[in-house]
Amino acid sequence: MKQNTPITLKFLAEKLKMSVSTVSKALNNYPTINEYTKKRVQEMAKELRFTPNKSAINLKERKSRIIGVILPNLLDHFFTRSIYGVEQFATENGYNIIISQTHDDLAKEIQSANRLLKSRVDGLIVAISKQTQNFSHFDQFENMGTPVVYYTRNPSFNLNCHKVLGNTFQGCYEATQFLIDRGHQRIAYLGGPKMISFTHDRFNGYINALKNNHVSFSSDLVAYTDFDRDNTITAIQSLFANSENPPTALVAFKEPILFDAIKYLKSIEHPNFDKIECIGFGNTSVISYLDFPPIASVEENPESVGENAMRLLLQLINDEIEIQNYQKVMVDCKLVVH
Amino acid sequence: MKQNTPITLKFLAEKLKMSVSTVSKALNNYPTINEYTKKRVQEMAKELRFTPNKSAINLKERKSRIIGVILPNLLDHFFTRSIYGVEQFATENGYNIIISQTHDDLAKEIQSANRLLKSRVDGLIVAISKQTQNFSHFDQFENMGTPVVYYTRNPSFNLNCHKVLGNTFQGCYEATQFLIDRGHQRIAYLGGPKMISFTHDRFNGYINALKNNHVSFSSDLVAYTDFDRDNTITAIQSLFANSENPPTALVAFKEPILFDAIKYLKSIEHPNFDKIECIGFGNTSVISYLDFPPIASVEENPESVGENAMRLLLQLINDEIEIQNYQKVMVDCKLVVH
DNA sequence: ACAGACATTTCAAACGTTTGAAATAATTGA
DNA sequence: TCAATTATTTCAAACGTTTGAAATGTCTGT
Repeated sequence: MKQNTPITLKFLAEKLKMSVSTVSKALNNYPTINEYTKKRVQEMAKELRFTPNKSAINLKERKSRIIGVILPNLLDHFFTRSIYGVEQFATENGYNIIISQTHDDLAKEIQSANRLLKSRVDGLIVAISKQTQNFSHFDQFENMGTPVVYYTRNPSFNLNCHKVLGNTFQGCYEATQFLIDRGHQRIAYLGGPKMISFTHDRFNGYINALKNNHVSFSSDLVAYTDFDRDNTITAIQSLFANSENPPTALVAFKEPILFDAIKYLKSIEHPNFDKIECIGFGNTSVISYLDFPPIASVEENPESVGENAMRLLLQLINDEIEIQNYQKVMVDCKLVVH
Repeated sequence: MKQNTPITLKFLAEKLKMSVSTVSKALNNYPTINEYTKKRVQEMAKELRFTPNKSAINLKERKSRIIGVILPNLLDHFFTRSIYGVEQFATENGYNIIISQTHDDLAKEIQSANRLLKSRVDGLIVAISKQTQNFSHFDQFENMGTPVVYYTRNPSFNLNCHKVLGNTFQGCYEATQFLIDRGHQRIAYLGGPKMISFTHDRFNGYINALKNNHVSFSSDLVAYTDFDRDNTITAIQSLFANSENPPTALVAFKEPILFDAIKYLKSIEHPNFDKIECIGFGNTSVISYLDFPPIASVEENPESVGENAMRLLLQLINDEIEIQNYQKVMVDCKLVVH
């Protein structure tokens, strides 16, 4: 890379025949610097397109002004949208973000953590991999005084940590309530992998809505899938096994699962297929291309989750919140009727 | 943020009662350092979890080891997948990446460029916004000797620049050839916005395939849309206006457009609807949820595009390629039959 | 015992900023 | 006119590394 003479404070100082500190202070608008001097310096800086060297400033300030974000992947729109919130809030506050994908692989997560540790990020935002049960690779950060905020994925094995999570209980409650209000009495719940805490939180939202509305519940209305398509079909089969009294509505853990389910129900030409009303979590744009779109979606507001994670992290970085004063922030979901 | 005494070379040196430079050289495995000393230093460094301060190194080396990536958004799977290639190759080579989204807004693009300039990235990878026709906000980088590689979106107004592009001509040629081989003689082409150079490259691929196979062409087989749904429907209407001799196959600029098109054709109950064979660019996962999936997809290999962009950038950074020796790299597409 | 040859360690400057303290210049009042 | 005051500029150290040159230590052969 060609090294044209870099424009530094020293270079400006020589050009203007003054000391480096005067130039520095002039650019930082120190009150002790003469107005005319300031003007001269600032004009010269603009003319030569001076940009202060971040590495030098970071070294001086013992900061990197970089936030690390570790997440499973960017193909899932939830994460991609959450990044939008993080990025927005970070840049507004003078921070850049470095994103690292783990593809739900623990080894990669550890690698990412180590890399970001070396990069000396000022803070870390993490959506843990499905495999993560031990958090020692993140402990190093707190040892160095670098705050870590877990978001989206609940690190339920890790008691003392900062979390920003979607209020998935409330989201599932509202979805169920909506279906009840439309007259359904046989509402099925198709959950995600049982290891994920959200699966149970959503189930609780579902069951609470049923109870509060005195809708009877039976266990054949509930099934789980680990996202795999065949697995989903098995689950759906079990939900609709009772042909006398099949469910008339369905709440599904995630939209892709729901789409698989709908497709299957259609393929077997389930009698009341077009009467079944479905709701899934996600609110993805795919919906508009489907022949039988769900009646509503639970919008999880990922941008807001990301923004809240970044906001909390910033408060920790700025010592506005004690690092040991562990916070839990919940972001409400919103039911979107199509 | 709590500042525990930071572990620096100086700190290690004091602990070991030797000079800072010995410690530094021991850690960097200098041949002039005694083996036993090296071992002592390295053990102590490991024990105290010493990690060298990147800012200091960057300052010394006049590098940031950060690559800036400017792109329209991360909701489009093409970009998200391309990031995977960039990230992979960057981290393998000791670089971090900072991603900045422009949302196809020129003002945001300029803002991003300025921010990354201040961050003193070592190189820039850019997919320009739809609005970008002037490239002066990127000139600053080359003025500083920082290489810029344009990828995915062809900056056709910018003659002297490095580019990595998908071979969209070849992709469209193969798609058309495939349909011809299946016996189609009336193949329609639904293009994207006319301002985008890819629209024309793909058209050329289409028309060349027709010509080389002596398939007759008529202009009512071609229409354009700007991605807007209503616009797409208008385009489709014009393509299928000739009810005597309608197209039997369709090549579409992008899958979302194609999905809108299919949905529309189905809704009007086009007579031979289920016979029409379609191909779109993208190969998105949505396909599996559709009732009438396209027969094939043009896989654009975004990961490879990203990796190639990063590879080229690295060669420029390392002076393996002269910065004025402008490169153009084409990445082939692959037809995926479903 | 000592010059010469190596082996090993340390010095010191540099990267580009920031900032309190010290130095200098300009202005005021008596 | 000259000390006192205020305005302005400069000095110098620090942030944590790297690295060529200089210094020190150790060993060899005569």
